[in-house]
Amino acid sequence: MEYNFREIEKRWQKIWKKNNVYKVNNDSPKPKYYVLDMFPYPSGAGLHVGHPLGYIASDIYTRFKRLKGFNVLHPMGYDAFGLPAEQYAIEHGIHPAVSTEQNINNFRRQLDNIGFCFDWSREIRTSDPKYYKWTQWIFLQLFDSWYNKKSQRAERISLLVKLFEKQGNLNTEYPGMGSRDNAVGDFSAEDWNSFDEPRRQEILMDYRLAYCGYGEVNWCEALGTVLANDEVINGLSERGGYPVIKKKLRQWYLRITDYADRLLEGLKTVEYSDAMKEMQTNWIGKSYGAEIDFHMIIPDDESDKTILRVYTTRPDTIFGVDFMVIAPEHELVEKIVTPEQKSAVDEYIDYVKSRSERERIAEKKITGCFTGAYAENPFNGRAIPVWISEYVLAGYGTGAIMAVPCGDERDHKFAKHFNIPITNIIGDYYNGEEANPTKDALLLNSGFLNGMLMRDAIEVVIKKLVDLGIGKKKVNYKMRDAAFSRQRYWGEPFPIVWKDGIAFPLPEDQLPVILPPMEDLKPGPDAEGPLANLEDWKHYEGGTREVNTMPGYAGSSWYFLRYMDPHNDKSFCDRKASDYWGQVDLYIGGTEHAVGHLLYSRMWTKVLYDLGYIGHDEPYRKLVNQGMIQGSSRYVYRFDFHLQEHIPIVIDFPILVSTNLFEKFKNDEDKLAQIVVSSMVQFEGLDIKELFSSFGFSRLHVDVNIVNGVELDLNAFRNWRPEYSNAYFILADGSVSSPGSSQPKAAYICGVEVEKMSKRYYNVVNPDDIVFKFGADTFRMYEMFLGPVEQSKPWETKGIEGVHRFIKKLWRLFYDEVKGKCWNEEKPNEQELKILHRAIRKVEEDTERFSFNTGVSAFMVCVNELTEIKCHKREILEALLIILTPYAPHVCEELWHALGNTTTILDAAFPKLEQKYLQESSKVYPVSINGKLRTQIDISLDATQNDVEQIILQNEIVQKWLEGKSPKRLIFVKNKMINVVV
RNA sequence: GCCCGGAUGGCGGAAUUGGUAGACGCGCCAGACUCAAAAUCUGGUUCCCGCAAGGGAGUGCAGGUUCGAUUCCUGUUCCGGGCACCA
Repeated sequence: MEYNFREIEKRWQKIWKKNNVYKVNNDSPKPKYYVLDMFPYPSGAGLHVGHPLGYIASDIYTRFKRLKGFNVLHPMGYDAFGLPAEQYAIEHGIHPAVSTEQNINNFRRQLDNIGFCFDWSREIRTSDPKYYKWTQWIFLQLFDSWYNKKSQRAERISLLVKLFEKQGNLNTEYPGMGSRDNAVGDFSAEDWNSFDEPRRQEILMDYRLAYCGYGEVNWCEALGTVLANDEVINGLSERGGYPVIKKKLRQWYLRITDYADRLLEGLKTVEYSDAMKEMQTNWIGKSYGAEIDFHMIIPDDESDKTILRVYTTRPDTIFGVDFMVIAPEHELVEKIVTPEQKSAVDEYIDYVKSRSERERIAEKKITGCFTGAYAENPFNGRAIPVWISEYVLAGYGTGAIMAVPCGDERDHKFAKHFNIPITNIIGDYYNGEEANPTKDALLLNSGFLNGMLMRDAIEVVIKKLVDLGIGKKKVNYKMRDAAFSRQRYWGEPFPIVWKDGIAFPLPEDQLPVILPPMEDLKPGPDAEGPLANLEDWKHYEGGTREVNTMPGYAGSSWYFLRYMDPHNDKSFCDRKASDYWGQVDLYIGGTEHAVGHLLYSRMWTKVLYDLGYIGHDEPYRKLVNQGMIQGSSRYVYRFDFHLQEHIPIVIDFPILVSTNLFEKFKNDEDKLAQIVVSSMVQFEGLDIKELFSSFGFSRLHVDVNIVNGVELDLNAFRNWRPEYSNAYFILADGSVSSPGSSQPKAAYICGVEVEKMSKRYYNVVNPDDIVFKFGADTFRMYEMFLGPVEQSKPWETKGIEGVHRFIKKLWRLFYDEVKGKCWNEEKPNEQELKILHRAIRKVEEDTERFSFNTGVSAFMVCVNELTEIKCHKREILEALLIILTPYAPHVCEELWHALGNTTTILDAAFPKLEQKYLQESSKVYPVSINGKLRTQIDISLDATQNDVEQIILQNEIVQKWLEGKSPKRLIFVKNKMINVVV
């Protein structure tokens, strides 16, 4: 009987579906385990072989955990709102709802092909009103909350109002109530009670975790919307690569900055990779320093108390301050600039305004302008010139710095460029050429700090500043509040109605605010979204609805909770359900969400925890980042001649050079129009790229699907590119394949390059094709076999044969080609058990530690060995199937039932298997001599600890030891002694 | 520029706490079956010398620690990723 994977896989997929084999319940005596994949955005391109990598890993782990007796939640859904669908709609006239539905269906079909064990009864789509009702609801909770810095958690706005009524915002008991940096001032209870409603609402808005405010936003003209910081890369939009400019707009924000500390603290409690933790840490960008007030020296007016406040992480260098720099946008500029410098400063500000974000980042020029003003160093009275420069950012710290050229590279370059004298406060640590940011120097020229170690001086200076009332400790963050509104259609509408400039939340019973149907998605007036065009919808109960929509990350910030209780229409997730499932135990996805989705969802989780809706404040206990599968592109190389007749010619490159065919063809003007060459082989040490540029070759992507390994299918190529149908191909051996000729003897070797897998490189491999050709089990195992899950690697279809052969080999342990069934009921012998035990133990370890590639190898070894000794014993084979089933579920299920089992293999008693086999297989005794030796020796199954000791004692070296030449340590590997330490 | 991570055969990659480097697969070579091919199976395959037995070298490069280093330390080169005027 042959291994008919197509029939087997389809059949079992159907049975699993029919019997709800993968449905998961919220109550079970088993321990719970939650495995989650980052749900996909259903793009129109469908899945390529790279996408399922993480899903396969999580699927294997899910099945493995289930075998081990866990109740495992493993759901899937779609991140269905977002920009691309809307862009697509504008370009092709297909409504986002329609294209999204189509794309989802296609995704689902592709996913089903691979045999995943998702519990589809829990599927969610963020664009489903039943789902986004709760996204809107959570938004309202954020809107109705503020961050209490005293209790370090979110509290209700109603509590804040009570506090304001009683004590205003000045109460030191509640430091978090103090005035916000950029808006409301301080007020007393009396003040508060005298404020009118709009004023009160304005103040409250400044405390809400989801708030509306004016701010500089990343505006992308081409996309017609605002983008969050993590959606902008080098001044260009992440999606589409369009220019992004800063623009002041009224926007919704999430006050994620208030959670900065807890987001940092939380990282200590979770298992993310170091790289991931670092990315988040850097993004949050916490720095410890001090704010220092410098008095401005205004020559004409001795009484002037104008203060320049700077932020620095190095207050210890205060005697090394040679100039001040403030941001060109800084409000003080106008006030302090001297009449003589006024025109120069204005000119400079105009120049800065003319520069786009992108230009500024691309070319870091040293620019700046002296304001004519001076500030006074509080410790030695020195007059310090105040400059403006674009290298100081208005949005960070106080928008002003004290520049210490000997200790900061940027300040140093600035000082050199503008010939500002440099004070050296670190002696030999400063060489006059380069700044030295050390903290280990002893301070010089530093007044009362002289002789002090810099790192110690920091605290001393701060204390002095506090005593003098001109400075204090200050912590700063790079992270900004997250822009939360988009001027777009295809997203969640805000449950907000504006009346007289006040935002009113809609009551819960009016949720969801359904996204109204719309045909023409053109932007509304005044940079508002398409919804602004819907007059009827917009006007609502005497006010106007918020017409922006929420960003793509809104729905994905809490979806892991909805899976726990997906059909609940009373609550976003019943507390019982979230208490049962708790944290996601294992979250798998790419690194691209490091500072977007992952941070936002962590924040939302913390808020929901603070408000008492869930019982944990970190969503993901462990995070694994799967690598990207890149495409392996194939090229042919082409050379163009300008001749009368245009007959393309394709040449194998090394032959071209080595036989001077090039010269020959070049002069053969009757025949040639184009030459296309191939191969990446080096010639005479010259890199192929140099050769090409010197000859004027160009290269052309070839569809990887018409290339076998690196050999081009010439006829397929001619069909694929009709303009080459008349091409002459010059092959690896120098022979020419002309248009009519049928069977070329030599191959045409393509060039190879690893690139992103993408349609435009013709290197996309569709999992459907692979599954059709080799089956889902082979596909799954091969993806794992490619290498560590975390690692990026190019896809090579070639190697899949090996894995396919393995499964066929496994099949032959059960079925003989001629005789059919060939398993028997004989008792396994020691050798057979040993082979099995090794495999079980290895695979178990490997699966547990996510090393699926070595796990697959262990199966291969096991099957090879069983084949070699012709072991067809049922007891062995059955055990093997159980541990293999997470990797290759279809074929295992088939064979499992063939052996006469009636339950599905996932419900088979793995713990029993464990008991029966693993304990025996763990008879590998650690050997310890003088308590030092850690190596293990692998002795036969029946051996006891005593036997092991006997073996050691019989060893010649040990004999010598007993004779008195006592070695310190004996080193064994397997049964062989390999080293003696005397 | 700063911060992480990596470098092992022709290729993808093994080697779990320092202990026989190269598991497993691809590719390649040889053989079996076949009129032949494909498929399948068997054997070989780090490099160098040697018919062989055998010998020598070997985990980017240069050192160090150790009885012993792919693994630990120092320096260095290259590659990948992240951040990028954050004071």
